[in-house]
Amino acid sequence: MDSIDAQLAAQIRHDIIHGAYPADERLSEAKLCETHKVSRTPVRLALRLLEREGIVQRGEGRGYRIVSPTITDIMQAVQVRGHLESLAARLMSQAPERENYLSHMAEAIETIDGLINLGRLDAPTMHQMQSANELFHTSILDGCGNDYIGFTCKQISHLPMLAAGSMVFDRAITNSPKRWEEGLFRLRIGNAQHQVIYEAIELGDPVRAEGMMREHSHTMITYIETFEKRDGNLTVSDLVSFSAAAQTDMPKL
Amino acid sequence: MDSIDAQLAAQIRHDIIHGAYPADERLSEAKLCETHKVSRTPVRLALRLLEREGIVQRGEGRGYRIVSPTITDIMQAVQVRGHLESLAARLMSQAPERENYLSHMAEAIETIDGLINLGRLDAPTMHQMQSANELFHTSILDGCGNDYIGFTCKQISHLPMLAAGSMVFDRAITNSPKRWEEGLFRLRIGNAQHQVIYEAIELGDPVRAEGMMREHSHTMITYIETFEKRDGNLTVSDLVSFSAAAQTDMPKL
DNA sequence: GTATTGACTTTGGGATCCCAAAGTGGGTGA
DNA sequence: TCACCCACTTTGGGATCCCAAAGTCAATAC
Repeated sequence: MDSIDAQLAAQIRHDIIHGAYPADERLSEAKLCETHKVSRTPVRLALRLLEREGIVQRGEGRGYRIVSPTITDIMQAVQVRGHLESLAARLMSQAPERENYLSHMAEAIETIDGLINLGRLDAPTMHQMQSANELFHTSILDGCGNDYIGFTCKQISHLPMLAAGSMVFDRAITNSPKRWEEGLFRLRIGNAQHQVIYEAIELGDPVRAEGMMREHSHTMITYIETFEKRDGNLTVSDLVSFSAAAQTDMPKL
Repeated sequence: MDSIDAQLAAQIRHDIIHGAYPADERLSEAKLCETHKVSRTPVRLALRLLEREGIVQRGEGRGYRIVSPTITDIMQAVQVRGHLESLAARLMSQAPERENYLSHMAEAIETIDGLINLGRLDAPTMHQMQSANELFHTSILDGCGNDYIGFTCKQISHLPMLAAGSMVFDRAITNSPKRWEEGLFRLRIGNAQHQVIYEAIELGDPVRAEGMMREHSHTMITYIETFEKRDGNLTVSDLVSFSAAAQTDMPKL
């Protein structure tokens, strides 16, 4: 059970990301105390946390200023995380201790493959797939030998789409058989990339491991751009609903 | 003027990095209140901050546990920052707005070159050099078009050697003319790398920009390894004294 | 009519108080 | 003598209080 301030931070973060506050809203500690029925102490701790996450800004006179993340912010952060993961893949391909993580990666690939072949893309399936994807990606962060990569990724994992192993699902996947096929095809592509990364790491090929991971990360950016083009002005809130990791992002109050 | 909690965090961080606490020391809020003559509120804020920086750990029963960063931690973090900077260099080489930052970079290279040619390597000179180096590196982070790279770098900049534009100087540089020459040569190499990075970015060559920046970052790791081999068991505290950026890390209480 | 100044209000930082949970030690019973 | 249980202490989370600084508004003087 998290303490009140962590829950509060999650709640406020959720509200901000989902656009509950107008742009450039100035929120005060007192207001938050009232609306969330808590004292000022946890509110201050939560605000400090959010300040460090870059979601609110302090200073500039009194009050905290909200800095809602934009789609651009998210894509930039995804690029950063992807680049860090490509470093992890490279390092892991030359790390002796990678043996201990290879089986997890293989298991994750297997699981995802099985789920794709089921042909169902309902919520529980997507959730299982996301779990397997998370296992794959965290295995690389854990097994690369540089603990700081995982640590740094965690530092920016509060944004939507940036939790470990987040996947993008097309919300419009059930609209037509064509979309459905496209969705399945994208998942197959993604898992084929996983397979290549796995092989490169297993065989100790740093160039291939880094390159393929770079491409794999780039794929997510491409998808987001596709959705943005297709759906017009995509909001960050829309993007969250695309991500299977969204559930874990929800504060359970 | 920073608030008390920020000063306090800097002070405690400084103490931890310089080994003022025994390994696995369990520090309590009350003790810190007493030793630093402040109330518990700023202490709690400071500890939360340090917790997020990974320097102390919470939970696991009562009390906070100190996690002193090791030389390995620092080198891993340097690797992460270097990799992020190589992304920045690549992106900047293709960013239209890079024009606005090129002059700063050229100026920094010029300044460093002039300082090297002076042949003096005293504290003020090294400080000037560090400033110019910082200008060079922050220009890339600012001009690459992805604000999140700079943001992420800032998140890990509390460790020694990880502030923007930190340089490694050989403490033993005055021991012999040979060391002196070596030190100057290393600085020349570093600035030559700056020059290549600058050209690659100006000419819009992403591969060369990224590759050279990668090498440039790797150079610092190599130096640290050299010092470690030569001086036996190097402590983090030693490493701090190597860095010209150490001054800015000192809390001014 | 406008600008400046002074009083009042708002707001965040720091200190103190209270409480619940976890750790600790001693006493008692088997 | 050893184990278990209960009381006490320690410690961190949350609430409340106080204060100083900044913002605001109005009144007065030019």
